[in-house]
Amino acid sequence: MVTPKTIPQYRRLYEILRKHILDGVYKEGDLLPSENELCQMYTMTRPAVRQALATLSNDGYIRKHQGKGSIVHHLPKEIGILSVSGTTSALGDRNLKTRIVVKPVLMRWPDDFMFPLTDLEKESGCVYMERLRLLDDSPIFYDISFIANINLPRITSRKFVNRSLFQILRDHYGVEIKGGDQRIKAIMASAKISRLLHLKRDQPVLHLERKMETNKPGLFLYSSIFCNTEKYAIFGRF
Amino acid sequence: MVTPKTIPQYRRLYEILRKHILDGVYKEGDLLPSENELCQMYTMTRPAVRQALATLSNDGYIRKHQGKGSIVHHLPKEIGILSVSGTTSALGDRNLKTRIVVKPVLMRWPDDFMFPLTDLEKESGCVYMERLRLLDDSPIFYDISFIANINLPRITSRKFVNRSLFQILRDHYGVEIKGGDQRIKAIMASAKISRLLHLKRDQPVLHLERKMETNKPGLFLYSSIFCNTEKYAIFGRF
DNA sequence: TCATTCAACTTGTATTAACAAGTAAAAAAT
DNA sequence: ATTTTTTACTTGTTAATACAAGTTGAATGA
Repeated sequence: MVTPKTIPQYRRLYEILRKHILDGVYKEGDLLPSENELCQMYTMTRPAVRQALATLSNDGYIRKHQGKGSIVHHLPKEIGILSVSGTTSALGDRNLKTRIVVKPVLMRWPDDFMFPLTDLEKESGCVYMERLRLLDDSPIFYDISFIANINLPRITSRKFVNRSLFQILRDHYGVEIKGGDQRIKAIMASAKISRLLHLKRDQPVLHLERKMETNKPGLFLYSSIFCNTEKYAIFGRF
Repeated sequence: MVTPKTIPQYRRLYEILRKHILDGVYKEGDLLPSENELCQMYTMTRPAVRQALATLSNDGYIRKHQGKGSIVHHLPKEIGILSVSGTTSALGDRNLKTRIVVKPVLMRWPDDFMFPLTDLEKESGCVYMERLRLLDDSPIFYDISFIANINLPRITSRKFVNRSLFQILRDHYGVEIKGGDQRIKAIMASAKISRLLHLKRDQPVLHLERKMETNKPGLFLYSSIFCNTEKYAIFGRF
């Protein structure tokens, strides 16, 4: 278990405001308290408040308007670090499940891996797993993950049910996702993917290849994700 | 013509460093000058330098490492505000063309528009246009754009060849894109799209629906974009 | 009544300062 | 020679302050 360090003030305010927005204390379209008010409320200086608001703005939770204030933006639902938005109905929070298709195993990296690897990564081998993500009991994401086996003792024996991979990495190994790159394509589903995602014949799927950076230098997470976007679309901000 | 205002210092440094990175003065993996060095070089204070670097980091041009410095990240090619990465070869700068399929016309909004519209937008009508984006002489993007006809005099009579829509909006109307939302799906190409993008039979395409916010309150740009992702993938950072 | 001006907000930009924390290489000790 | 410690860097966080610029609504004028 990794002991959490002292978190900076702006981060603390960020988490508070984010939680309030997600909990509906501040609703879409609402005006947040002004920067000066937040300074007083949480006894911090304006640069700290501004950094919290800037991060919220960057993550798409609010939009700032000079002379006006910070307005709460509508918010997408997040699964892992993917956002989805239903094209028909709004989607609740509880109908989200994860099913392990292949439990974490140690293996060599595939020969033609989707991203270039460092020598350290290559010789360390990788932890491999396959998961299926279900929304409303229909499979939406098929996620193949690769992690270099660097400083992750006993990871293959951990229980992944009802806990996200990211959460386990954070809680037990102190690994935080800091960002990453992704490539997106539209492809025809293979037989295996059609079966797993319960697709009709000749249905296209979204294919995401992601490389995620962590706070541990040299440690990356890789994912190859196949999405059924018939009912739900991938949602993004920029 | 809109007169440009005085640009802030951090923005100026951002543009300089960004250009240097794009021009190859600083190459991928290079360490940028330290914050204090940049302060001296451009005679500004550290907060200004830090804001420039933070923006660069946010846009994915650099990655910052505490105790180490700012390292130049690899960079994707940008088309409009879409990034692409070739799956086979690196792609040059010159083989990028835009063809107007439907010249800008004024019309009513479609009845079942992809995003909800305000009353002001509805009664203003919209400027509609269709464009085809070619990479290496093969059509990659088919872009259908909608703009509310608010304070955009004579826009339908402007020449759009060799100039991006965003550039015209910025230069003549002072409109800047500040961010936006997008939905991404994988769909089967319709007959029209197959023809325009020179697709083989039963080939899937990426469909993006975007709503872009501008610096003018109430003015949004909407795009429905169809991408052939066989040779090039959409590239993203997060 | 209507339009204009003004005052009281808001966020944006800039300066200066100090210390904390992470990194890497030189220096010292074993 | 190897390991450990120190030192000199780097970026990260916090503080206090001032003025610029955009927004809004009240006060003022015609």
